[in-house]
Amino acid sequence: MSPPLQSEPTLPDDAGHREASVKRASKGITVTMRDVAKASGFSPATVSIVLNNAPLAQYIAPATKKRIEEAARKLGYRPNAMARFLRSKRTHSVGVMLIDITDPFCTPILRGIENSLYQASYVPILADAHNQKNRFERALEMLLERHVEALIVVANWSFVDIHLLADFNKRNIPVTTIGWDLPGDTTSSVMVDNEAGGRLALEHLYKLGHRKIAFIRGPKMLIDSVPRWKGIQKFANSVNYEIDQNLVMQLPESLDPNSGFDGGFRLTEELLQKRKKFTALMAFDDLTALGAIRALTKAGLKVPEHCSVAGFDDVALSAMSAPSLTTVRQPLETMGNLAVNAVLEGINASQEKRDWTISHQKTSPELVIRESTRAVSLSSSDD
Amino acid sequence: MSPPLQSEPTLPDDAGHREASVKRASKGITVTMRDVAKASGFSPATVSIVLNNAPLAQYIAPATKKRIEEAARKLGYRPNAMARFLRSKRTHSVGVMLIDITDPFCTPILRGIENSLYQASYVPILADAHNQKNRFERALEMLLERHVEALIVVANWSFVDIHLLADFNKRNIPVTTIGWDLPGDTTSSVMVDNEAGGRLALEHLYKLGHRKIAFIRGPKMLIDSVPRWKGIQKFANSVNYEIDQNLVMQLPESLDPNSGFDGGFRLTEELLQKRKKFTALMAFDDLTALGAIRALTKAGLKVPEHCSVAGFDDVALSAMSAPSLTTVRQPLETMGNLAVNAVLEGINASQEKRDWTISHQKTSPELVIRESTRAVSLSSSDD
DNA sequence: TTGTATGCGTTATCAA
DNA sequence: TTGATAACGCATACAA
Repeated sequence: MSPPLQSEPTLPDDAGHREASVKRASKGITVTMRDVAKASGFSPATVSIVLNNAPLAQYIAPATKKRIEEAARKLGYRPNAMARFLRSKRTHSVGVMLIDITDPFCTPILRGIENSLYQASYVPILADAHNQKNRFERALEMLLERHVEALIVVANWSFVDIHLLADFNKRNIPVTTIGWDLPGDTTSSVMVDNEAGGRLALEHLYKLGHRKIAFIRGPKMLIDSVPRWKGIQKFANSVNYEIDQNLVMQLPESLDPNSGFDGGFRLTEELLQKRKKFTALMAFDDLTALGAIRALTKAGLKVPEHCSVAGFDDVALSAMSAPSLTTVRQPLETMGNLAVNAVLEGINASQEKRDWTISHQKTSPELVIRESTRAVSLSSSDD
Repeated sequence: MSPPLQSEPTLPDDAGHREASVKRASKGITVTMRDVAKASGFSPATVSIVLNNAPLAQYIAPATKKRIEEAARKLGYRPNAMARFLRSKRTHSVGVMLIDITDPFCTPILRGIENSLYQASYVPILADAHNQKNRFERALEMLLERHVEALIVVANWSFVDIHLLADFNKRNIPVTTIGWDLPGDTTSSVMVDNEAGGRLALEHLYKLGHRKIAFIRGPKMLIDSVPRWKGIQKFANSVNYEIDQNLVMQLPESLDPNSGFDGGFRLTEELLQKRKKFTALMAFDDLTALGAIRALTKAGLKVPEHCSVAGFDDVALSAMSAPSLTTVRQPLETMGNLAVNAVLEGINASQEKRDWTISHQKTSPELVIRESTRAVSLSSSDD
């Protein structure tokens, strides 16, 4: 361990770039099973049985076990996952493909995935498709070469067609999608119940007394858009509320997961210019809502005093924006967990040469009421 | 934390949980190099040489190459990364350890890492330590078993002592840290120049004419806190500005990366209660700034009209909050790239049995001026 | 210019 | 209760 060398000749203290040469250690000593065998005086086979606690281990004399385990510990033996794979065909790894890691929606999902995987002693191999099909394909290729035991694909739009995943199906590698799904019953999926979410949001505004509600729908491309809108319509019908089509806008198609902010801003500005009256605005998602709030504020309207705004997703910033955002929460971390469960079930089944069932799960969204919405009676509604 | 998946029995149509049985495909046909050899009529050795474009490939007849490549393509041959490792000792994988993936600061870094790794045909194996030492250790263990060729550790505080990384050093596995560094010159690191950043922020406020500036310092635990403050002090000295100690606060220690928001909120409220006068507030980071803005707004003070607020980091939400936040940007994605470069250099050196140099790089922060700051002349400064 | 043989570290099947 | 031995898929030294 070299002492903290401050070898900075003439640079103004800790600015810039420091370097130091490193002498290579005396060749990484990889201790193998054979070493343990030799050290303990038993054969590699026995060592393997003991260290893996294989079925046959019950027949091994306790004293033997102890000696082997001790030798392993003392030598710092660590099994070699690759060699192990070559025999067992198990890599204990799962491919996690993010269509765009930039989407704030990914992070909590990723935590959920990593966590469940970790519990099961699996390791996630990460890939980010950057919204590009060719990157997606090449990344799939890499995952296949590494023999991941399963694949989880996180996206909120589907640019992927089934036959890209054909290799996985052919090899019996379970695939689960989060946030979207594939037509047909070839892969499992986990999604929020968007319809219920849309309903929840509108119901909230409606119960607050709002009757002039503007809507910013999601781009058609996004798989969430349609069911959310359907939920809205269904609720509207159920209470005989007529949606004013003049107050309905739609975000443009875009691949940038953060473009909702700009979109919400622009559409809201346009709406304001048309001098339409509305006391509430329901945005496709949180970023859109934030953009809308921005436009409202810029126009001198206060949220929620002059206009209530509701979002969807409950991304991290929603709680921290001013005003904090009323929104519909997707249980993202849980969705990550569920996807891992699905995939693990597939792995186990495949292992035991059973058929398994693919599932399409919908998680329940949850209304989170914060500052950006309030009852219409307090609003300067009908001006 | 994996809730049992309840298969809601009698739910109307596409609500809940759909299932379908999957018949296992006819055993995943793994096509190996031998298959290609047989199909092409050459030996496995020749196939290996051709497909890897090994040095000896220059002596292989073009016709042979063509036949082999064609056979490989036709059979859909895909090299087996594990088997390959066993010979070559190269896994083409890098461990990426996040101390807490929940920190918004991680995501752009992760993108940078993934991207650079992808370019180099490496694959990231992800681990999230959840701020827990034991998880960190076990995750390291898993990475070691998988023989990652390098390790990148992302954190903004150092709970890790060197000897945890001893195994990596012993084995000549290069390690690079992002956002923190280890004492001694055993591992490379990439960090923003926090001192320059602190200076940048204060300089901005000072040039806007602010002379009563409140500060929220970071918790001592966070490695960024000290140099940022040092930068502030240095600039203050350089212009003979005296920092009013009554306006200096400090965030409490906390492991939650999102606790800055609450901390900023509370500290600002306390400050306001003391009825201290200040025209600007410089927060430790963006979340803290957002919390401060929240407190200010709640007290009826407008930002930036009554008080300018500056943050640090430029996390995604800074551009979207209202008002948008003036802040000091860390080039996070670039930092991810740099870390990969550092680590790749180490790998190559190690491969060629050379010594290599470890480096401590500092990236330049950048002032991003948005809405939350303005010249003091416009503020209701000296009331 | 191409083929043969060997071994990487494990595990599984047999035999002892 | 334990030990030989073979094989997983690939890459290389050496032979041809």
